[in-house]
Amino acid sequence: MSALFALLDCNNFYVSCERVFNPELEGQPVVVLSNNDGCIIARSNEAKVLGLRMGEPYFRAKSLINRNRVRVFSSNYALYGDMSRRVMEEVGRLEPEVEVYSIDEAFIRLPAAKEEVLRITGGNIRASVRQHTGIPVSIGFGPTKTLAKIANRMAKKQPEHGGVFIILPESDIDSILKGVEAGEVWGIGSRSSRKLADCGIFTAYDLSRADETWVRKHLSITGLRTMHELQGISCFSLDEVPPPKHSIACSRSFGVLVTELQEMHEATASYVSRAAEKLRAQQLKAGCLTLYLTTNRFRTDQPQYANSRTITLPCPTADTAELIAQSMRCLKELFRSGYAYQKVGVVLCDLIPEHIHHQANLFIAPRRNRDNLHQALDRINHRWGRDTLQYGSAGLVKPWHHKQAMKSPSYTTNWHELPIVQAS
DNA sequence: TCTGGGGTCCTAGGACCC
DNA sequence: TCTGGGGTCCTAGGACCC
Repeated sequence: MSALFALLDCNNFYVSCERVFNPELEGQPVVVLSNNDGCIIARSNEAKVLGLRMGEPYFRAKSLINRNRVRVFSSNYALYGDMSRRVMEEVGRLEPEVEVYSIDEAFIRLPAAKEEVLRITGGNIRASVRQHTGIPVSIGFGPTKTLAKIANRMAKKQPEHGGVFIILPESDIDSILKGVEAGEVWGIGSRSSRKLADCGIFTAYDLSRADETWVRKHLSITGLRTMHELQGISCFSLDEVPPPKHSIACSRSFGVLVTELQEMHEATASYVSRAAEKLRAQQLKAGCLTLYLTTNRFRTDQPQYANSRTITLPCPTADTAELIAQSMRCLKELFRSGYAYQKVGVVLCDLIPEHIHHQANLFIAPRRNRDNLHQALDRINHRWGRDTLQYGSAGLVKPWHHKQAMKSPSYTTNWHELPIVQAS
């Protein structure tokens, strides 16, 4: 018998994380904002009903939010990341073959089984994750990842199924696909769905029956794979071990527009430090560095400028000081005065494992080894909180720092922010 | 006034080589 | 007036995901 996939997806994940430690929020409309309190990126069901849209700018939704007393939170990635780890740990305890697909989703591979058995399996996973983490999840089963995704949508959209929806090879897949818009299919984004609509392909069913040559030509090989997956032919396998990263990035929009080079310096050094920290956490070194900056594209009343610069590093490195120095060279070339900048970002690429010996550079004297310094730095910041120790160039006051006006405590990752329970 | 961040993959086209 | 062909590698841009 062929294998089967399940997709487990946390319901309104960021909102659910907030609710675990703040039960008052149950039944209330709740939204979570993106970095810099910019857009709505998570909504409780009550908030969805009010008409608050995903990705909507906060300032535009504000009146609707205030009128309906919607509870608003800045994003708290320390909390969500830790809750995600707990959910995935629990799933891993229950099922042997798991791929952590995103912060709130996991694919599971299971041997084929009867519907009744799968319903029990799904119910057990849901109950167990809920009990051990407090997070509600939905589970969709399907013969391929794409169909499991669709099953998951059904589980969420149709509460009568109790959070579990099952598609089997013998199910009436066609009639299910007829009820799914092409643009809702995993891998079909807005551009492709527009292209499909132009050719009379509106539903997942239409796509599953489309002309292969046309799909290959206009939607590339990935679109063709999606089409096959809808037909029940599995093209995407389970990746239990995450593939090594090709790049590591860090960027933030500023809380206020920045015009001074000095402040750009600080922000750049800050983000480079963060990227280097991520690099070391994954035991990698970077061979090249890209710095980019941009003005606020929505402020059409102001002069616009965006640019980037990529440099190959003399030697692959994870040394913060070295990376800051190189990024400053880029910034010097990129920065033009007279603009109000909204964002600066750094991308580290050409990543290699740190233990690989690289070709030494004949023309550059070997640097003093600062590995121990960075090990100590990382340990201290891990123990006592981010930026307990930082390079001076990252600045202390940070007037450009992004907004986070409504952040909940980091209940599970900071000793000073533990939840307090009072008996009465 | 206020509009996120971090990733991946695919393709076309140009540069370059023999 | 005529001006190859085939292959590889790199990059920018597009599209997608959560």
